[in-house]
Amino acid sequence: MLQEKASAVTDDAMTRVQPGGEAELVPDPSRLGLSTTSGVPSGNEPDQNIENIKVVLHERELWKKFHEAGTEMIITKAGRRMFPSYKVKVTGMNPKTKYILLTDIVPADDHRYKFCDNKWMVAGKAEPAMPGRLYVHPDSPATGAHWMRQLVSFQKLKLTNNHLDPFGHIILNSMHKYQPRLHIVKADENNAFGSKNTAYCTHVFHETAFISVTSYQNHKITQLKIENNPFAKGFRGSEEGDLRVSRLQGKEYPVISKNMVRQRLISSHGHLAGKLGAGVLAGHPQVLSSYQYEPGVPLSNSDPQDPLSNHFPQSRDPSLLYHCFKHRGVKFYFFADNARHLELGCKRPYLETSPAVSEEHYFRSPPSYESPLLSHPYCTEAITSREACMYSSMETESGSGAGDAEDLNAPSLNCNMWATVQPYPRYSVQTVEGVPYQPFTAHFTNTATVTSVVPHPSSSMTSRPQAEIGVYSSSTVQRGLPVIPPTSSSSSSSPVPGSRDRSTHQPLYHRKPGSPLRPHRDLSAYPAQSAMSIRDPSYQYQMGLSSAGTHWTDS
DNA sequence: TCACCTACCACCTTTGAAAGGT
DNA sequence: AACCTTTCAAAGGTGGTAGGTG
Repeated sequence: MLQEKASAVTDDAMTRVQPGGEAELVPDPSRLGLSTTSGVPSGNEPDQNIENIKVVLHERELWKKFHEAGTEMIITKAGRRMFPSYKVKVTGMNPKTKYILLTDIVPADDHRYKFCDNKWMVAGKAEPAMPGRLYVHPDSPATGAHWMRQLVSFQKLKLTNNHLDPFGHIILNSMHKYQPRLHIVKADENNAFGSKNTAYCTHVFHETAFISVTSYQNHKITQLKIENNPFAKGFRGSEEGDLRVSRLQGKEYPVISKNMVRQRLISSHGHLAGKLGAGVLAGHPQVLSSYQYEPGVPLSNSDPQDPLSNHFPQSRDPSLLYHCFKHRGVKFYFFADNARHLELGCKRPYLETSPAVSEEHYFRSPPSYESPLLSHPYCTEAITSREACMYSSMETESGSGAGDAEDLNAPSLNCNMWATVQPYPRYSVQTVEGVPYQPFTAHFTNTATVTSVVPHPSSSMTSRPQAEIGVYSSSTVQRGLPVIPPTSSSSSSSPVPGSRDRSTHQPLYHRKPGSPLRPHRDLSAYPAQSAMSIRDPSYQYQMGLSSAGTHWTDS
């Protein structure tokens, strides 16, 4: 559902559209597995091609403010919303075509951080990636007209550090850096992924990168949250606020005024910025490789000025990675419309599966955890019509066992259950080319059942500076590029020193309900997205079509 | 000892049903 | 009867904090 209601949000969003705010091509064509028999997105109308879709981050300026300070997102066991919330304005869709919008959050690198001396510093190697989950927009699937009518908000997406989370929240590790991504999938006439012409694109807004924490580390971030989040109004400045602060601290006197804090923070921020700019967070060549194994995108943009960007090399304007592609061999099963009326009860406690096969075999076993909980799928009837389930799957193009029909008949999953859904054979996805895919479980807020898969990132893609493009959209890209090579086990990310690589992420984890969390891979074993230097403008924006034979690239 | 996590708190916004008016 | 507006209580989202954990 579009969180933004009539409230002139649409207009507002439109006014916010700006070249720099559009998504950047993501050199990761193999994140979502979508089967397709043709190399070209289906569609009879010219503007129906998914590459024509443009996405602009809403409240980009606010995001930038946070980004400059080093965005932090609280994660709790019960789940915490993101703030700023992830909202986008989409344009360029075919008004009549149905699309599915979903997001996921992938590790930005393979480091663990600590906030020391008022700045974020690498504190070691990242912990195994959490189970990958997708948050499918509640309105999905919906027509392009619907999506373009107003802002598309993912504000109800919640983050948790509970590895056994049964609510479908996105699971993250504390003190790690992450990058949210937006995926737009074109649903076929039956609203089901899996159609041979399904295409999708991925958008990444680097300013939305953040470090997950269980309690705020940077006071500036705390202040920004308080000042901008309506729910934190109670902590806002003013003398009253100061009094509240003191009250909260059990003191009879103001501890410190917000203004004072603000000034102090400003000064400290300057210091921090300087430090960061100096490379406090930078200089982590692993950036490239780190992206390799994450089910995400090659988060590679970094701005030396940005605390978080130090790991997200971005040499250009607040870019966004925009990545469109079609992938063959992978299917997204989406039965939203058809499933809206279906009960989401626990018809299926969990999907049995062989972790070894689905994860290790299909997904190159990214490092992860075996969640004991997964073996005890949470099930509840308390699901709203707005909530649905989405879970990943893989399927060989040959239809390995699970036919579409069968999938279509598969019982819908309770949104509270999907989280525990494990790659079940029938829903599993396989790549025709043998490219490992990274399936995701998703939080599908619609009463729908979705099976998603995320293929390994293709290795080759071309890109170019947004600056040159002005407005980044797939339309600016040409097809016919890189064929996603089976990155599989190959490349160990060998980041290009000093480069702002946009290596693609390797799908890391695939959770199945009922399967315990367990390491899937050796982080170091993840293929690096070639040696492309992100610094090279030509690699700034990559996108493409997978093996389907159609690849998009800048012209 | 320390870094990190959890549960709880008071305050606030959001939401949606109920009541009332047109 | 249908629709719109207003009211209000419940639900849920905040950051702060004390205490717990490893």
